[in-house]
Amino acid sequence: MSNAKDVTIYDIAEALNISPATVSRGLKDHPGIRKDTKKKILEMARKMGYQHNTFASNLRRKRTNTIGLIVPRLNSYFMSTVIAGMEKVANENGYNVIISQSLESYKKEIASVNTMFNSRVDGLIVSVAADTPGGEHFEMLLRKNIPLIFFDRILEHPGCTTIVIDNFRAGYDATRHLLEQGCRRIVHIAGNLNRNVYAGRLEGYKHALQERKIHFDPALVISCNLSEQCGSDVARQILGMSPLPDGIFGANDTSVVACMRELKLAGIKIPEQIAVVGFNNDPISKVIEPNLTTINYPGQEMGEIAASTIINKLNKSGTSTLDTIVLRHELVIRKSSIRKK
Amino acid sequence: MSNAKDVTIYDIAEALNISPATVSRGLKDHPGIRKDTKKKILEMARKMGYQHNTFASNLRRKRTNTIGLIVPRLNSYFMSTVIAGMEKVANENGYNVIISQSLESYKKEIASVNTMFNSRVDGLIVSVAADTPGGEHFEMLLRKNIPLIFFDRILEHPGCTTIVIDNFRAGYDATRHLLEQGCRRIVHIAGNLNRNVYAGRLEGYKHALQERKIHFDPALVISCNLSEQCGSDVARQILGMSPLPDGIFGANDTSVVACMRELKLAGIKIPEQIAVVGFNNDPISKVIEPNLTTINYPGQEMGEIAASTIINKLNKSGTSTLDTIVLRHELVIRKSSIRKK
DNA sequence: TTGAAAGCGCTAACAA
DNA sequence: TTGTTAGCGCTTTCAA
Repeated sequence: MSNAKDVTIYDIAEALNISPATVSRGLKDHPGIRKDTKKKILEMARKMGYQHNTFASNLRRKRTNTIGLIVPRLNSYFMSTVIAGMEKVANENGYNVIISQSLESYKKEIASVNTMFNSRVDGLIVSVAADTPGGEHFEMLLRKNIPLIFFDRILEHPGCTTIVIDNFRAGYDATRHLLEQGCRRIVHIAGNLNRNVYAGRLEGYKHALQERKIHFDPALVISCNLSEQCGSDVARQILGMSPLPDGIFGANDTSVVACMRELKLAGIKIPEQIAVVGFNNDPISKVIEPNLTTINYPGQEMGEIAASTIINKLNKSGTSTLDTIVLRHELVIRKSSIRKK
Repeated sequence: MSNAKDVTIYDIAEALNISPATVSRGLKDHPGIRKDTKKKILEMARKMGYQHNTFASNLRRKRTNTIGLIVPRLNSYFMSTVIAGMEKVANENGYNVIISQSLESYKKEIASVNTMFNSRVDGLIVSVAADTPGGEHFEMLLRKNIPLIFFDRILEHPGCTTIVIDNFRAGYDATRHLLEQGCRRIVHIAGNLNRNVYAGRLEGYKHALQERKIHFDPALVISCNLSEQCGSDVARQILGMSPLPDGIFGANDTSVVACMRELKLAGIKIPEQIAVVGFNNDPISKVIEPNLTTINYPGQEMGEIAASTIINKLNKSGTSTLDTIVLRHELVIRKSSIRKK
């Protein structure tokens, strides 16, 4: 598309009557180049409007200093904080991050992996789509020894570090809290149970019930895509239940908030009739009334750790023993779940 | 990082006893290549684990099929919808989008422009950071005839198409609505007034007042970064005003919602004592109580139009006459502002 | 401290 | 329909 021809290191070399090799060195922090030569080169480069050609450089070096990131969606607070953390660490270490969303589709995820692979990312960080059945589409990376890291929604894949919270424990904590508030019939809004995060939260829920010798009723577990729409749908289902449940634990805040709205419209008192706990500590949890009890979960930190882990692998290039990194979570108790003093 | 050597078109050519050029053609939809030759090539490529080398290709073609996108932040609903629209159109046309956030910092914006420029994006789409003073850092793109498009937070730059809504009119609509509800002392929470979007909304606000012969009181305009924090701060300022204002029009929903929360805590009745209008139609506006009246604003469409406009420029490569595209907005009236039947 | 030269993998003009 | 060939711009090895 460009009209004006690009200025290359050859042009600079010619103008300065030195060799392209020297120019190349001068443009970098190459050791063993005279200070004034370097200065001369830098000046001329600016003067001539030189623009580094990343492609030529990457082609030659077989390295891109780029980390790929594939996530289901960009539109959550959690994901923004993850990305912020990743970019921070990556940039500090001279890496760029290229981002792609799978929009929860396995097909798009495959396409993204291919694009990233063809763009020769040095490493790839992934949180998988809802319907991704397995990890075959990542095989090509591993065959080339390109480090692959999963976070949050992970796949068990030999040789890949994974970064998660203890979803089982978090689900347990949330449910136990509801039980302590006197709930006995707790609806669980679950995500796709093929995903570790949602399966873990459900297991934690079950375990808490079991601990209190409360019968697990599969009819109280509603699995959906955790969208707003789904939250509203769940609310309607709940309103049709008899007796009504006395608690709700949802696997994300978005759906829970939508559900609460609908229940409130129907005249249900929260937390008196139904106590509610969400997941994610999305800003929305402090807006809904009553404010939502939820699980807080360190997005920024997850991003930072993912980035630094992959950069470590890139530098050391030795096989690290680190396999699973578990970050802490915490139950943030707000009014939506408090029934006892 | 890769251990196993990459398979190239030469390897395929050798294995098949044909020329690399033919392989290159076979891998694409090149007209004038025999069907069975193509099939043979594709098969061998798969069998050998061939991976297209984007760098070599880009270097050779001097074209990347990549569109750069620089935005202040990724963490808003509006931005997610914009990006979704852009990626949709871009992908349909064989382009990739690479995304970068300026985090509202001019310095980071410059760095992003440079990175994108060095990555030889075919075109660049930008919504500028809060403190960007001017457009000099985009000059290099224009000098190379790389199409540049601004959306939402634009800069007036000759030769750049801009995509906006009529912020003046939207500000006017919002304010006029409050006036019609009987408000007379309306606080305006404004963003950085160097940005067209916020300046326009403020002007619209002023114009609506003037139309009703209401004196414009600069003390009622509070300019800030429109964060949650800022919304809370504004609430405290408002609580110190005497007499209290009877309306609030804020330039985004985030700050307005935070402000409402604080006011409610202080016992202010909304909309009875203070009627409130926000901007963006963020999902949060339907969660806060009372639900927030706000300006709806077509993010997805803005993204789609931005992408298709830039792709058009890329293809036609003729100078288009389109200069400014204005999308419609609408006032979504909810309970936070209704005082009259 | 600098230079010469080869080659990263691909594409396209031209020729056959 | 296919092949030959040059070269995109850069980095790096080896030599000076």
